[in-house]
Order: sequence, then C-alpha cells, then structure tokens
Amino acid sequence: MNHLQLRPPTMADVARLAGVSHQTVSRVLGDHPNVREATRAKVLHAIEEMGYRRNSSARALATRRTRTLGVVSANTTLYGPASTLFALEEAARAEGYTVSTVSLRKLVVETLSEALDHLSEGGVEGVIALAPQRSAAEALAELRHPFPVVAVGTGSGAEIPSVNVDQQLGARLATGHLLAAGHRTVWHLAGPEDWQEAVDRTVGWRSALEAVGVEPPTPLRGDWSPLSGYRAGQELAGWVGRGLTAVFVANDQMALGVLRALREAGVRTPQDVAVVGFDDIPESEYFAPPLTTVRQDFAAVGQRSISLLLDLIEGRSPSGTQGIFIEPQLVVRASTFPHGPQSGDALD
Amino acid sequence: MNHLQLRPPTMADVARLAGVSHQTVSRVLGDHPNVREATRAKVLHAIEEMGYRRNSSARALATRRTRTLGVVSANTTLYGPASTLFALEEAARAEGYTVSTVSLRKLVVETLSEALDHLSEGGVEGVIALAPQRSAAEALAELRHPFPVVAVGTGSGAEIPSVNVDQQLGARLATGHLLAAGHRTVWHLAGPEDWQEAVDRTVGWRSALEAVGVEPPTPLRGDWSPLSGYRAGQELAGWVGRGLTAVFVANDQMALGVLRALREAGVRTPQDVAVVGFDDIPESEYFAPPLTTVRQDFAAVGQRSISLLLDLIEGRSPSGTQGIFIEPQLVVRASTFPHGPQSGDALD
DNA sequence: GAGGTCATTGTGAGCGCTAACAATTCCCAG
DNA sequence: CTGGGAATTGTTAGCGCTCACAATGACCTC
Repeated sequence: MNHLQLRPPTMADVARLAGVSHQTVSRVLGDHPNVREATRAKVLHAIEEMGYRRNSSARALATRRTRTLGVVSANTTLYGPASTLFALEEAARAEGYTVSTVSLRKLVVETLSEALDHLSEGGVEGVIALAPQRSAAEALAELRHPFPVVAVGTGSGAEIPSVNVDQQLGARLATGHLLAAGHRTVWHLAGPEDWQEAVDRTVGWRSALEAVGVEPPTPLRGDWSPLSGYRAGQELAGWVGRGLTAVFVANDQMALGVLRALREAGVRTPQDVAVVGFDDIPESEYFAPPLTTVRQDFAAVGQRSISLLLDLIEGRSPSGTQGIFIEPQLVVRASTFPHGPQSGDALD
Repeated sequence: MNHLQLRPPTMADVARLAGVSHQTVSRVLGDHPNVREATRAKVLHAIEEMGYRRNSSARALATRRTRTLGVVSANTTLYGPASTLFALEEAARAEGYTVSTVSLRKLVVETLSEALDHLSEGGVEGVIALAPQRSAAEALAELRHPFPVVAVGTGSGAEIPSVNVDQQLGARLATGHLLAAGHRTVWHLAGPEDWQEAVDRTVGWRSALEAVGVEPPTPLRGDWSPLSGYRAGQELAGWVGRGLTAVFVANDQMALGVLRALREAGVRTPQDVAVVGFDDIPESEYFAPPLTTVRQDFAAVGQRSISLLLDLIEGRSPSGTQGIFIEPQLVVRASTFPHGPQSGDALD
C-alpha cells in the first residue's frame, strides 16, 4: 500500500543516480547487447533502489506500439466463451501483450461498433471477436476499423480471418457414434438458427445420416438453455416407441433439460433413448446419467487466434487466412451405453 | 479491412484541414465550453473526413491518466468469477475505463506478483483482485504496488479494502431454511479450507445450528468439484437412517455430485434427504431434482468494487473501506420440498 | 605509433497530446 | 466611438520515452 501520490521516478532520475545518460538506462531495460556489464549492474541497482517502472504511455508514444490486444465477446459467463477468453489472455500474455476485454450482453452491429470504438480509444493494435452469431459475423465484415480483427466461431462462410472448432466434424462424430451403436436413426435438437455453430452442427448431423442412407428426421430447435431442452425433451418423449431411440443435442445444457424431461416421462437413458450432447462442460460428467458429448479444444482456439492476429499485426502473411479449423473430440459416457454402468467413468 | 499502414492522422493534421490550431481541436474533443459553434462544426467535419482518432498513448502521457483498470483472477471459467468479471468490465466501461484482465491458473504470491507486474507495465491506475483463497489475500497484503488494489471475496479479515457477498448470511439462510422445514439437524459438505468463502459458509452453517441449540455434526470437506461431492455423497448416504435428513453443500457443483451419489445409493431427494447448494449456477434449476440454493448478486459486487476502486484512485475517501458486504438470496426449489413436485418450478 | 575498427556511451529530435498562459476578437456600457 | 471584460483562439512547453546519429574510448594491425 505504498501508492504515494509523489511523482514516480523517470528514466532521467535513474540515469542521474547511476551516473549515466537516460539512453543507457533505456538500453539496459531493452536488453541491448552493447552495454558494459559494470554499467548494466549500476543501472539495475539504481532502478531497484528507486523502484523505477518504465512509463508505458511514453513508451507506446515513442514506439507507436501499445502491445495491447482487444477481445469482444458476449455471453462471457457461458463455459465456451469463458474458456476461450481464458486461453486468449494466456496466449497473449505469453507473447508480451496485454488484453483488454469488452463483454457485451448482445452482439449486434450497434453494440459491436461501440465496443470496437471503446477498444480503439484504448489503443489496441488488434482485436479478437468471439462472434458465434451469424449476425455478428456480418456486422464485423461491415464495420470499419483501423486495426486487424480475427473472428472466432464464425465458421467458413465469413469474409474475415477466423479460427473455429470444426463443428460439422464434431456433429458427425456424435451422430456416427450413435449409428455405430446400432441405432437406426438419430434425432436432433438444434441450437438457434442465428448461430453458425448451431447450423454447422445440424449440417454435420444431417450429413452423417445421409452418408448411411438414412433420411434425417425434422430437427427440433432450442435456444441453448436447459429450459428449451426440457421442452424439447417432453416432445421427444412422445416419439419413444415410434422409432426414436437416439438424440443428438446441440449442447450440454439443453441435453440436461432433455434428460430431465425424459426421466419425468418414464423414459430411461440410455436403455430407451441414448443422448449425446456437445461442449463437455464440467458438469456433464455428473449428469444423470453422465453425458456422452463432444469436447472442444478452447486452448488451441485461443493460441491459434492470437498467433493469427499477431501475424496480421506484424504484417506477416498468415499461414491460413481462409479459416483455421480445430478438431473436436468425442467423449463417451453412460448416456450412450445401453448396458454399461451408470457410474464409474472418470471416478478414480 | 482498411487498416492501411499509412501513418494515422494527428490532431495537427485535423487542425490544418479545419483551419484552426491543434489546441482548438483538442478543445472540441474535450467538450470545452468556450468554442464557437461554427468552429466546432468545422473541426468535427474535418475529424469525420479524415477519420481521425485521438492517440491514447499521447493523451495518457500528457494527462498522466491511462483510464485503464486491471483485474486479476483465477478459475475464470467457473460461474462465479466469470460473472464477477463480466460485471466488473461493464461497470468500468460505464465509467469510461478500459479493463485489462490477467487470468491465472493458480493464485499464489508468485503468480500474483507477476500478474501485478504485467498490469503495471500495461499502465493500469488500479487493480481489482478476485482473491477468494486466503493465501491470495495474504499475498496481496504483502505485495508492493504503485496503485490501489481492491480485493473481492477475501472476507472481513483482510487488511485491504474489499467487497464481498455475505457468505455467512447465505449459509444461515440455507441452514435456517432446512431447520424451518422440520429437520432436526443439518449436515455440511464444506469447501476447501484455504478458501475464505468456504470458511465463512461453514461458520454461518454452524452459527445457525448453534442458535437453535443443535450440536453441529462434523462437516465433510470437498474441493468444489462434482467428483468430490460425489465421494462425500457416498459417505453421507451411509448416515441415512441414523439422523441424517438434510445437507447443506457449500456449492452447486458439489451438490450435483452429492445428488448423484444419493440417487445411486437408493436415497431419495428430498423425501429421504434434503439438499441445499450455494451459487445458483444456471444448471441448478435442471438438476435431478432442481436444487435449492443461494444466489449471489455478482452485478452488485462488480459495481461496488469499481466504485470503491475509483474512489481510491481519485483520492476520495471511500464510503466503507472496512469491507463491503452484499446480501445473498435463498432460492427454494424441489431439492428441499419433502412433498412438493419434482418439476414445475420456473417452467412457464 | 598512426590509422582503423569495434564496442560503448551520449546528444538531440521528436512521438501526439494537454495545460498554462498569451493574444486576439467580440460585445456592450458609458 | 472607445475602454474593459468576457469569449474565443493561438503559442509554447513539456509529459517520458526511443530512435538516429555523433562522440568517445579501447584495442589491434602493420
């Protein structure tokens, strides 16, 4: 608690104490090679003694580099965005960058524009936008900004550089898993149409069915929430005994609602109906029964996004601007084991 | 995508185009009163035409104000920290500040020190530390920093300004609710000892029991995870029929594990054992059965924290430095209704 | 020991902005 | 009209740092 209001020491102050010029202090701080060891020691000692810290504003002004990146996101309390945010910050910090975040309630042109303005005022060199809604992707493409922007989760259609998890692949893995377990067909509870991820998951599900010559049932639609899953689950329960034995739900939270509705309707999971989710949120393993789901590698998304953005900032030609896709992974648990134990996985 | 590498226009450029001095441009941007309307219009037009944006570094250097706050946190993918983070950013932005975040994997002296250094390099004017672990609180008190720091979640014992949810009150609400429902005693699954929140919840639980003259059973201990809840649940199941009819679990994730273990042991909730959690994560409403829990007002925590920190920065004497406490709220659901419906709450 | 090279250090000029003060213009009372 | 005060605008210094270049000194070669 020694944040006295005294003017903090400047490089010139340190230089005076060390008996050198301010430029030599700058060289020591910048790890310049041509500084005599004795001089360096003197300077470091003076820095230590005065508790000197380089003024970032002055530095940024002189170098024209703020070493700050911005992140725009909505729904940051959800597991996916929160994980991505975490990975982004960690990756950026490893590269010596600071991250400024703007969390929106809704991601539309207006709020997005304000967010970019705010970040721009803050002097960011580039921005990562978590823009899973298609409207957000379109808004991004429209907006003018004086810095590069990388989108996360916009899918392949986007006109800006993007990093994604391969949602279609994930959906094919989930659906294929159910087909391989002997189910004749797989029903689908989709996410909101406006979300690219939801669309891609539906596309993957459909293509997996069509690949084995099965006509896909009409998908139901939810809004990601457990409540919407619960309602869809009630509807699905009505189809049990009429060809419904397996459901691919577009996310784990809705799957939670589906599980509850099925249970209440007297439908057993997985004996009567097998359920697969998507996301692998930490709770999924403890659902009743534990949920088979698709895990996304958010850490990889974060790292690739940062490295792509830095390529853009540095003017390097990025490796794959056309859209980077990261492979998801199927996690099999009891909700798709007709005869397996209800417990036991990952306990011990 | 027009981030050309041309040098962006400066205030002087705008001034030249508008036929005024750079200072007049500065006045227009700063909403100074004494600028003639015609002049203001000319300047604004020139700004618009050149797409001018004020250089934040230069501004910060001249004013000695970066208008940037830092946030340090661990476990940012958990619901609580993520919600607080969201609220903090929103509150800060409303006050015209930008927020830089550092997300740590572990909050110990070393990482905390690095985080503060990193933020300091980034030029923050103050920092909010989400420091629910007692070790983190101690580390904070030790560390030197050239800016004010506000802690969140450190409880009353801390030696630095802090904002908290009143965990003891929350625990008393939960325990009292169970006692009022007719339970003779209430067992407790506590969180990790190192967490102040866990300690406070245990204290509140104990005091509620002692207030009605009940000797508290020995609490079990978990690590917040569903797995640890599952294991504790197995142990708790063994006490059913020997006086155990109600459990207060220190968070919802562990409660999820407890519910699963009880179910597997053939123990019915809430008929045989009533369960209360803490946090009210979005999934709690869809657990089997829906979970009675304690909701924390993270938005209020965020707002109070920012306003306290800004008081400190501006040198105003803050209203209540001794620790701000925010009231939590009990949310009653089916896990504590001996005879109520298992579903039905908040559906419709 | 003169000349040249390299390592090391210092000097001066900004980076783009705001604050303080000086200068100019405007307006109206006298 | 004309003086004086207020309104409006301009001028001059930095803010603390890095960059480009100049200057110094050490060391080596012939």
